[in-house]
Amino acid sequence: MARHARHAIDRSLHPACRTRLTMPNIRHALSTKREDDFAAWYQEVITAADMAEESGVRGCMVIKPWGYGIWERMQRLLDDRIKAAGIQNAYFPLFIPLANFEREAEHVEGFAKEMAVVTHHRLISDGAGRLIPDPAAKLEEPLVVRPTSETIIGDAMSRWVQSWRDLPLMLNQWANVVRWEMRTRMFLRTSEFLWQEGHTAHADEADAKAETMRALEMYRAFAEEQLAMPVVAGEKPENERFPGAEETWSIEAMMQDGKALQAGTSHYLGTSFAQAANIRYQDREGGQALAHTTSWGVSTRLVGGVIMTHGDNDGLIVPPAIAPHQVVILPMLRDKPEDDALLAYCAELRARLAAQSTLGEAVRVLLDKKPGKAAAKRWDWVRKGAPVIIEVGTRDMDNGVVSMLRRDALWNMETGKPAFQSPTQDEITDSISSLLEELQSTMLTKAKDRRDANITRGITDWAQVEAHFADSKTYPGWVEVEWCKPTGAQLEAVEERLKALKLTLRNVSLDAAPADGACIFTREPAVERIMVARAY
RNA sequence: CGGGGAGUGGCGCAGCCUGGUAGCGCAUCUGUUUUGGGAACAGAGGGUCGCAGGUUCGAAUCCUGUCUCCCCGACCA
Repeated sequence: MARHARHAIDRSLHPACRTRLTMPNIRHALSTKREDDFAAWYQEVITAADMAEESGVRGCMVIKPWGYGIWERMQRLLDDRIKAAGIQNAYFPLFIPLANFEREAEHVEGFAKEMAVVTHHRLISDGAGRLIPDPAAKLEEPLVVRPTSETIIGDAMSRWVQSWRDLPLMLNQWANVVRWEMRTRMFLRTSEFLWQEGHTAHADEADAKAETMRALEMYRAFAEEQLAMPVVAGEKPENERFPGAEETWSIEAMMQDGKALQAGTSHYLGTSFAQAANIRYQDREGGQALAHTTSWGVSTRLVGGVIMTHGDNDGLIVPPAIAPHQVVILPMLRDKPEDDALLAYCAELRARLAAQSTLGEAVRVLLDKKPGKAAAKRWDWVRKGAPVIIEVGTRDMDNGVVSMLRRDALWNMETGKPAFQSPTQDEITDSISSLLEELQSTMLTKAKDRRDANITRGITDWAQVEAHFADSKTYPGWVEVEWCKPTGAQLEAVEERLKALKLTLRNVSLDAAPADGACIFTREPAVERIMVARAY
């Protein structure tokens, strides 16, 4: 992890870390400190928490069980929300005929540069021990590995929609997609990634827009309630719109280095995709009408967002709602006869805890019987971010207690040692539900406080923005500014000015106050307030 | 895609300049002693040095190409 020396991070974003400088020497579980080199720290968390690794194929990662388990939890929880909204899961092909992309000019414009294309269907030996695509097996029409599925789902919709009675048609698929990105980062931007994409067709604009907003709100609630990741939900400016969309909405999360991460998007596509795919229906009057469509998605990028929202210098902290194991029990085994009694005690504890429920589900408890010293295994689970770690030795057993650590409050700041608590088995059984719920809400509160403290409002002229972001080595959060929502060349000029400060337009928050001043870029009367930030 | 850096046992690195068929720390395995807070000691196993060519009697080391990763930039849903 020592290949690089990069951004010094503004310490003001890490009050806890600054405090620790005056505290006893703590031997953290990671070698890279979050406040010293955020990019290197991020990578070390992924490795140390055993979440994923490079695959050797450009931009593609192997997601290991702990990382995938977190994604599976996200899938389960979000899938419940999707189904509760009356949307049905389906599955569409990985390969999309090239011609599909030729029907919507603006759409292909946005994706053409980064598509993987299949051109052959057979390999032959070149006679020198290598395999090459068989020239005789060239596809008549190349197939594109889906970067997103609007076009192919639109095809299906055009077949499935005949009458106004068929609408709305609301579908979702869990799938992998491929976008040939120039620069990749594990979880945040990979060539192949896993996601869910919702696609809906509606009879009219109002219904489609309502669905666009429903999906946005679903993501906001999911991010905050289950990922404990506060977000700003709002509309993206024109230049950040999905290719071909009429409106693009996003949830934006603030990472611990103050940069923004677009964590989910919801698009109102108007009738342009319906036009391209010919999604028409016969209305009540017997006439033909174009459907209005939407699409919305979140991806494995959310895992990266959770890391950068909750991780610390000891590794990941997984919010209980998405933790594959919420409680890990580590028996202090000694290869001696009393191990059996200890294991029995731990098994009983596991069963009692697992019989409890929290956050609407049974408590997920792992009894980690892997051979090895409990103290060594403890640090593995600290790095992985299991919310509650319980160690049990024979002395605990004899006293009917356990030794418990809260991952979000790991250290005793006075001694510099892990902050063990010793509840009785009854006490921990009775309190595990509320403990995990408290951990979940504490994590959200902490993240929300940090976000709110790092959004600056009230900046009225450009010089203040420049001063705010003057030091390119720090990320002083986001600023919300008033603007006149320029378009075309005027918007491009705004982008250029922002680019000089490595800034981007994020979104116009649904919660933003109405504009009442002048545009910070043009001095014309402002029409709304937009979030400006450095971004991933 | 442009600029820079890097690929050597599972992880982190040294060796490369000045070619002579690999070494360190952690991890792993075995044994002994320990045992309530990330154990100690001893021994052992594991790598043809990203890949492919080339130069050479001989290549981790020199040359060419290529792939992958990291940083900056461009790009980005």
